[in-house]
Amino acid sequence: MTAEEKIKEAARTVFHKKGFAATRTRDIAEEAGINLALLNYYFRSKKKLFDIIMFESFQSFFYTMKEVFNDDNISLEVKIETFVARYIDFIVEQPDLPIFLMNELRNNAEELFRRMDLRNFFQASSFFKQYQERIKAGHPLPSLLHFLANVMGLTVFPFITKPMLQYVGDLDEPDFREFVLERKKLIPTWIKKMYL
Amino acid sequence: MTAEEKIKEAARTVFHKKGFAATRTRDIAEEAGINLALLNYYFRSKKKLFDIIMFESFQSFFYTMKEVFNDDNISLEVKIETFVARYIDFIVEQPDLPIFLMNELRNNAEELFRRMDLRNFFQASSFFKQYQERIKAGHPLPSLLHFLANVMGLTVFPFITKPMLQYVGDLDEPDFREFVLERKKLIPTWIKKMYL
DNA sequence: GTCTATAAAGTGATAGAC
DNA sequence: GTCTATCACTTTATAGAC
Repeated sequence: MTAEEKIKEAARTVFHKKGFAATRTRDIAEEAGINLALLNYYFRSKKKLFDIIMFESFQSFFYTMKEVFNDDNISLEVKIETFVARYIDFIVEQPDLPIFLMNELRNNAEELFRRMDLRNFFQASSFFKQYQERIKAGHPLPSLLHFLANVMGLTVFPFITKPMLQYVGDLDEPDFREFVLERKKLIPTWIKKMYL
Repeated sequence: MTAEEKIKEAARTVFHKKGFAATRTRDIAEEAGINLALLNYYFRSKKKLFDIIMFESFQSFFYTMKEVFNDDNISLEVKIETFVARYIDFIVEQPDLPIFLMNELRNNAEELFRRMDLRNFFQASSFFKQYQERIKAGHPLPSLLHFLANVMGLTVFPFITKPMLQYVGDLDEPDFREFVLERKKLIPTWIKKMYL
């Protein structure tokens, strides 16, 4: 593993955990086990390094969605099931990611969305087409935006309020893990019932 | 309005918008229109001022929940309706609050929860008792924690992903406001259907 | 490429005059 | 209580030796 890779890896860890402002370049150098000067040698500045991490993190967060939502071979129901299950698995492995993104998107949002062509992706997706067809066929579905907010809210929100849920429910780490994994099966059934 | 009040008000605004680490005491002084030295004169340190804001913000976030969940005169259904409607109105007025709290709770969570006696509040609430009775009566409700995560997720999550929803749906500020206000009626109907 | 030393700027906090 | 001036320290970033 080269010094450059070590720095990026460490930057991801520390930025995800503490956010941009609370992270010191020294924290990253220490986490990476490299000399502080190398950070600027490879990445010029804290901000440039952060922008790389931010873009890649956001991209990874939407990678699953892109893949599932654009698979023409599966129905709307299976899309939701697959999306929820894969998302929960993904966030279990990267628990700091949702809060990091929600938080840092306060500053970086629009440029990043444009760069990833987010609006066009949704409107051109297999998911979008299937959804429109259902509505035309007379299904009482809510607007796509409500639907998206609901699926993502049910899936992601427990990770964002993890400290609160853990405290209220008196859950240790394995308990919490079990709690969110249960939701892989529960959320799709809830979604179906919501729109009967 | 005294200088002390001006500082607190300004601190709330700036901390909510940028978080603890990204906020400079000079930002607060400027927002308050007071001299920088007065901040330390009244509040000793940035951290002490922050702790006050954090506690009050968290308290205000749960004030509505406490009030509604402990009202013995209303049914479970009306509790949910009231809670959702009042919460959405509350956050519309304080749009920076959810992300601020979720973000800063990464550091301050457990002490704050203990201080507010959060676990005991839930377990002693009218809401909790009604929920347990329903389960005993044979209703197929999920565990209370799933239920809480669902209601709060559906209610709060759209505010946390506001930038993304606005971009994807091409919504300006009034559009977004309308979008979340619609949910005051939609969420209770969804919740009911989920647990039929 | 990697290190040490240090410049340059930012930031929290206080002393002391009024 | 409120101000100006400034200290003490942190933090990003770079110069220059190896």
